[in-house]
Amino acid sequence: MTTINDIAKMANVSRTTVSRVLNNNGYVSESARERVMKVVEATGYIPSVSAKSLRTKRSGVIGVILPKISTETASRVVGGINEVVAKEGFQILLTDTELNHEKEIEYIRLLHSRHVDGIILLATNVNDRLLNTIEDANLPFISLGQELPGVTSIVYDDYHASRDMTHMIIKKGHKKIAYIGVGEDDPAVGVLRKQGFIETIQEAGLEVEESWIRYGDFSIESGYESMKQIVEASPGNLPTAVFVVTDRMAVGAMEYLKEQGLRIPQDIAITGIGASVMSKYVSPSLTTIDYFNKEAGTMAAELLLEQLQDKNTKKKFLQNYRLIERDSV
Amino acid sequence: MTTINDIAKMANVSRTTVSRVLNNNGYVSESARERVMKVVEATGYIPSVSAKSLRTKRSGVIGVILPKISTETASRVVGGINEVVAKEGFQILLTDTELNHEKEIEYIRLLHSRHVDGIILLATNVNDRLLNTIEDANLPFISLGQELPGVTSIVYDDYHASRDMTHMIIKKGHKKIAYIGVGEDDPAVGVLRKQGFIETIQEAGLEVEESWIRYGDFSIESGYESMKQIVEASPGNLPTAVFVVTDRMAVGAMEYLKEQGLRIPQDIAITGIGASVMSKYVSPSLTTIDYFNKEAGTMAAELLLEQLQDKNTKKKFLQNYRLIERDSV
DNA sequence: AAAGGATATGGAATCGATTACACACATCTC
DNA sequence: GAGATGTGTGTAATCGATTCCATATCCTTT
Repeated sequence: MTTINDIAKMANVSRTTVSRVLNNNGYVSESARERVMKVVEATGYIPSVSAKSLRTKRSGVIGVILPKISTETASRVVGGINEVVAKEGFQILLTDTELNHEKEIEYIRLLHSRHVDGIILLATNVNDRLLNTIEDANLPFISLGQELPGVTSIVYDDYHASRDMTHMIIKKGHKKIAYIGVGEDDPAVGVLRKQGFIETIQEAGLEVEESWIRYGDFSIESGYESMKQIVEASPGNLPTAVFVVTDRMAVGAMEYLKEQGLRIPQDIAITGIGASVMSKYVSPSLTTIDYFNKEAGTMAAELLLEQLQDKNTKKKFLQNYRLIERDSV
Repeated sequence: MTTINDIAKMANVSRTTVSRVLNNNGYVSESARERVMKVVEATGYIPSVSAKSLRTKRSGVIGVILPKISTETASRVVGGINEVVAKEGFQILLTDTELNHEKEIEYIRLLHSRHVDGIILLATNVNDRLLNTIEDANLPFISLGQELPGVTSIVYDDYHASRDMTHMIIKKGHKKIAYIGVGEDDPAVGVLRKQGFIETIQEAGLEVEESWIRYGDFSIESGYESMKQIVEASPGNLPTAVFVVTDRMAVGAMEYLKEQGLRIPQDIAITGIGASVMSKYVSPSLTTIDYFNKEAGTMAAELLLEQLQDKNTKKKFLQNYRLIERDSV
């Protein structure tokens, strides 16, 4: 490995001067600058980031904590983040909690010790230890997808999105509407989406049948299972529409209905949330809500970069959404 | 930030001893160990990775270079990699070349300067400067998806997969088969898959109509466009099957056919490659080839970890595949 | 012509860890 | 009981950069 000392010797200057040239910083004569640059190019020298970061406390790395790495949402968000930060010369250090809440905390501390310049967390829950850890890290920090008090948060408008969707279903004349959701330890997907659904239903004077409320785990299979349970629980009295909180589970539910020879949407209508690529190409195409994940990612990155300059933009941002009406309702 | 010196003072030992305790290395008395651990836990101290990595030349980070971050293939592979390396306490530093060949080289050097312990490259092309850069970096290195001479490579068996698929199409009685591919600067997807297709066709004594060979850019839309061009080029004499080199483009092609009222597979059969989630849920479900991307990722990670210990496993590994026959043929 | 500022350069401290080496003491071996 | 060996601890060098401070020219300005 060639170091700054090698470069200095070869260019016949002190390493101070080399550093000045490379960082464009302080007075350097034109001749010295040229000599240094020539040597740098000839050797392909790149400064050691560890040394630099040890000295400056900045690393040019943004930590990103994901609940699950290989999902469409995650990859869109990361794509958006990367687009912004790469332009500024930052890299992304990825960590995956595998939906383990404890690991969110662990990774924040780990990323901190790695001197990352900032952290973007795709949170799935909120608790005091998490908040304390964030506080301790004292780093530019963005939460995406959940609102964390005292932390700049970008949240999807789950409540209103759910309301709009439910409203649309009701307007189409449906009165018997089932629900497939996820566990309520997820404040956004589990609680807010359900709340939007339930409240809209009740405001319309409709009942929510207990056996028509099921919970999955985000997987396609769990959507299939939940749908099966709903159908089997009510022979002769099926719902005419199903509100599903994610596209994947909705696709699973559709599979089951198709297998049973039930027509979508004539016999049972179905809706998802998330605007997965797939939603457009299943048949019938799935009515869903686009949360603009990639844009949320770019926004998170931009806010983080802002915080890197002055640390005073603690706010909550509501990401907007779009109801995509297709053929499944 | 608390440092090793703070811990040393608080535990009433030298920082050497603290280091020994933390790295489990050298002689330390039980009483000293306990005192140090108590202070470490109380303060939540984590050693500075920059300092450590400056000294040891290892960072606990694996660099991953992707052609495009937000694709299903990429996210599966990264998921597989992460699963393996996370267990060993490594993190992933992600970079995205946006299909820019020059950036592959740039990022290898950048990752090197960051003292990553190894690199996994999802290469899209092969050239001498790339090989030289890899040589210079002198790091544990895995190429995934393309064979790089002198570098441990995991490659999908594109040639035989294509042959199998083409064979299957022919066996179903098709004689007029169109092809939708990608540019030939991609040795794997562009060249090998095409070669497998063409050679199998010719061995079967069939002709390959010039106007039935089209190229897209991996996007769904380009599949749609290519299909459109093929259909419009041959009014009254359509192919009866289309071999498409990726699922996404195949889905685009299907969209066009469906729009035109052409039935799949009765009027025109269609195949993809990649086993995207979507392929299973479009209608008709798409016949495709599963390359086990996630497993390729875990394998890449395992080979990298092996190389981290002894650097002598330069080999080529052929990832196996599985033809999934569904309803589109 | 002296003072002050701008330009150019280098010496040396510093960041926070690891580790070679030295030293002290206890125990064991012949 | 002398030397070898094992255990425990600390001092100081080191990794490769940045940056404060000192020093030396060279120009202006009054």
